[in-house]
Amino acid sequence: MAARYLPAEVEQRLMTQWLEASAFRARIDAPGEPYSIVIPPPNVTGSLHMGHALNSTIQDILTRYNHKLGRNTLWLVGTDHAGIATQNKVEVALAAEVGKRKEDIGRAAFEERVWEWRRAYGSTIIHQLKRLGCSCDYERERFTMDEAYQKAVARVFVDLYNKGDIYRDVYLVNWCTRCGSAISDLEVEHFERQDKLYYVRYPVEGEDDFLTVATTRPETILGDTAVAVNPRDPRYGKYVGKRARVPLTDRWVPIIADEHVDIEFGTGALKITPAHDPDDFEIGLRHKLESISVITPDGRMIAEAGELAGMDMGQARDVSISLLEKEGLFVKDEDYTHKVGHCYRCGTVIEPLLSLQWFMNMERLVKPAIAAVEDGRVRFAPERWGGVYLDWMRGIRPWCISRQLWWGHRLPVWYCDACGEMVVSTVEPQGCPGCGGELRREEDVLDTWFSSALWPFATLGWPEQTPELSKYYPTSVLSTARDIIYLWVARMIMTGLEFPGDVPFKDVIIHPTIMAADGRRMSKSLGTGVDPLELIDEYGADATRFGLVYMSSVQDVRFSNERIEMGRNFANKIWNASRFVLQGVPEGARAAADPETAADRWILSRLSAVTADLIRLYESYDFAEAARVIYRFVWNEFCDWYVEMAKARLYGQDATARDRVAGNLLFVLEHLLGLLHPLMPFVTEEIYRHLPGMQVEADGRAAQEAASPAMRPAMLFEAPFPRPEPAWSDSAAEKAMDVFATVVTGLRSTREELEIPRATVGRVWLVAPRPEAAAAIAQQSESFRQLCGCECVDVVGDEADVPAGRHASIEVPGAGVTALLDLTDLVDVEKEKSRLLSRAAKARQEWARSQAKLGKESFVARAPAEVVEEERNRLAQAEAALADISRRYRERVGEELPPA
RNA sequence: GGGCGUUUAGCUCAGGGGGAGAGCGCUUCCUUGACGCGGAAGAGGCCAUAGGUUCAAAUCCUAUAACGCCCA
Repeated sequence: MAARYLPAEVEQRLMTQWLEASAFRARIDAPGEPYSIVIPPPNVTGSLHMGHALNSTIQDILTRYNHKLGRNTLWLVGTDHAGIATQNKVEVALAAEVGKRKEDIGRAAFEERVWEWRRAYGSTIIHQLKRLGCSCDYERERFTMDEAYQKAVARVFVDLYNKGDIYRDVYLVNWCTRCGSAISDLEVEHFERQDKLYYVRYPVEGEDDFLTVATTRPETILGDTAVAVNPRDPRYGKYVGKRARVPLTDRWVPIIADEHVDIEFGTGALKITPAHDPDDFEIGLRHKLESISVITPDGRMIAEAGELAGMDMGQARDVSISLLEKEGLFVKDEDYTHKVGHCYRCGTVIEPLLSLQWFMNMERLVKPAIAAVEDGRVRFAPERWGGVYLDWMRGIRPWCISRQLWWGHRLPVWYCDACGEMVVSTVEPQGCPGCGGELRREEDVLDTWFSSALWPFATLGWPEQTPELSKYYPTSVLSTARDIIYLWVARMIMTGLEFPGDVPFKDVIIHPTIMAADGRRMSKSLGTGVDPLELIDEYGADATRFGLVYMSSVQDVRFSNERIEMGRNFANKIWNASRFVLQGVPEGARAAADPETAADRWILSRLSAVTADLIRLYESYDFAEAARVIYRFVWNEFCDWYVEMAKARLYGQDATARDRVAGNLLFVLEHLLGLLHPLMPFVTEEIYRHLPGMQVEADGRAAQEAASPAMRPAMLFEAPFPRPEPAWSDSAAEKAMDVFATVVTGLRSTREELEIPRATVGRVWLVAPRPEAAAAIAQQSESFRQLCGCECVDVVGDEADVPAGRHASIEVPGAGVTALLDLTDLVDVEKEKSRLLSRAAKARQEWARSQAKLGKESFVARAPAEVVEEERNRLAQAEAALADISRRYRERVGEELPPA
């Protein structure tokens, strides 16, 4: 074994072996209660980012943990066809390679190119998951454009159409002029923008008066079909019911009253353009206003727009203002900051446009999906996200599901141009059922999220009643990012309940968002992103996983390299502790829990407690705390104390003691490898292969030793998760170790303070009225000597029995043990004087605090008895310590301890 | 505008009614037979502010402020 853990070689080799052994393949007939997770399918064009890395680590922890518990696990992996993103990629490639647009080669040829692209590049992210150590069932990889998946999508569409939930209508939609497609409300991102608010006068009919409105979009004036004021606005009541003239035109439109108008905003009067603004559209519906579209789908003014015809929005705005000025109707503009919608895929400003699209009315489907969360069939972790989900679901709006793209699930809809018939069917109809004429298939495809909504069951074979579906549906857990609760989680719950007829998963884990070091979202353009693959290269996959999980506590966490470094150091620590154990134990030693000393009983007691803690923490999805618990145990208990104490016996003369401690060391090591495996699969699996009883073949493959009594599986991945053992629980041993460690630490500290040379072996007497309190030290005297460089000379019941001389004392509060370090000829008086003074100050401070507390009548009367008792003990200890210190001061310094 | 989260050591963060914790950084020391990606000993904090509840508040409540995220 190398002196350092070297992840690069180990990780690649182990992943290859896991995969060659089909270790991660779900075995449908295997015993064990089913446990299944479907991966949130990453975008097929994507590569692993920090969110994937954390999320995949969480899912891998759960999969490995549950697999080791003996459950029948499936972690289903795959990718999402990502309509717009993939189409964009291929369009760019097409332009670069042959200088053509997709329209030049036609739809069929374009689709074929997308499939080629997918075959060539679509598995990048799946390979990256392997680098991270993910135990997905790669043999069951799914894609949302798989043939079977397409059938499921068509079936859902037709069914919802027949039930009346899906319909076609002209409606105001979010239009991306660059993508040339509608997108849903959830795909619009709002960013703040510095703009102007323009004040424009509208002449009022029959009066020599104007109504001044404020607008950010003067270029849409040509589409105005009303002016609106608030009915409670005293300024404008007199105008309601009259008409106003739309500037730049000779059209007269009604002045209406609508509650929606904000009296405080601008002048309190709004121009209403139903064809180009969502709020105006609603007002238009309420007041049965006409809608006039003045913008084309490519984001220009329509041909009928007079001087503005064909202009883009920026130009049209400037020209409108100058025209208004000419007409004398422009009042002023002022700076205005507001939020503007942008396409989440390409960042183009969204243009609300009237358009004939397919919609899904969510009202019927939403009710059971709300109930499922309300009654706990689906639970969110942390719980508060359930509230976020419910709020959104209760205010849900129709969903625009059609996209004007060439890549995706084409709607199963056919039109007859001859008679106007429309056919919605899962199978391609042969001719128009009405007139027998030729049919034309709908050009549009479905929103990618429409197909993703079916992921938990379509991937398992639905609508066929496959064995996978009946075994693994509903899935156990879904882990994802919070910004996807609406886009995806909510829709999966709705379709799951509607189609397979059950919730798609029982628990939803919403993991934290990993922010950049500046506390904001990682941003490619700002260069604040961090690539997890670079972290894996630099620190190793285990370190990356450990660091990410360790830092993931609240809803936003700042990324910090230090945590990953911590993971690397931890992996190295485990590696080296294992190296020590494996190289240090005698030939033929085997793991065995066979406690001999207090240290043995203590480490087993702690091991059992930590095991119980980890089970609880893994089960409750508190992975950050699990990482902390195992880190502290391995480093601060096992390595710092148990391994150090074991050295005395391991290198000692007593062969029996040596064998016993070796057995215990191996036992604890193997046990903790199992505990840690879900978090750090590579380093633990690699160490496992070096355990005695394992043979590592020339190619690095582990084989079980034929005669191994332990009958271990060949892989740690297959080994059962450790169980707590109540019989090991030993509070006396824990207390004894506490005394041992406190005395050792106290002696080290005192030696440092007094600058006692390292080579000097200190002589220590233990004063313990109850000898068993000091037994652990006396019985492990060799460890004691090695750890603090002091010899335990004697244990006495009374300080009077200690030979007279100069001593430094180390008290263990509450344990009834005082260690006296012989200082004869070792120290100068001045150093000891200042040491005693600082200890006296500390004791006095303690005493004063307790005294103040106990002096309060209300505390003694109202605090719980044990709290008061504890405080009295503290006071007594402080008094005793102070008395002790002043006596020693008198003896050694030859003066009275100065008062405080 | 609404919701959520955060504010604790120089930095990044745990903790969550009864004597402040970690990692990194800092100081001093250590080629002790697993590990310098290590070991030992230290220094370092009015737990954002203001009120309240309580015998007791970093912790619970209410406001305020700053920062961030989400939704409209």
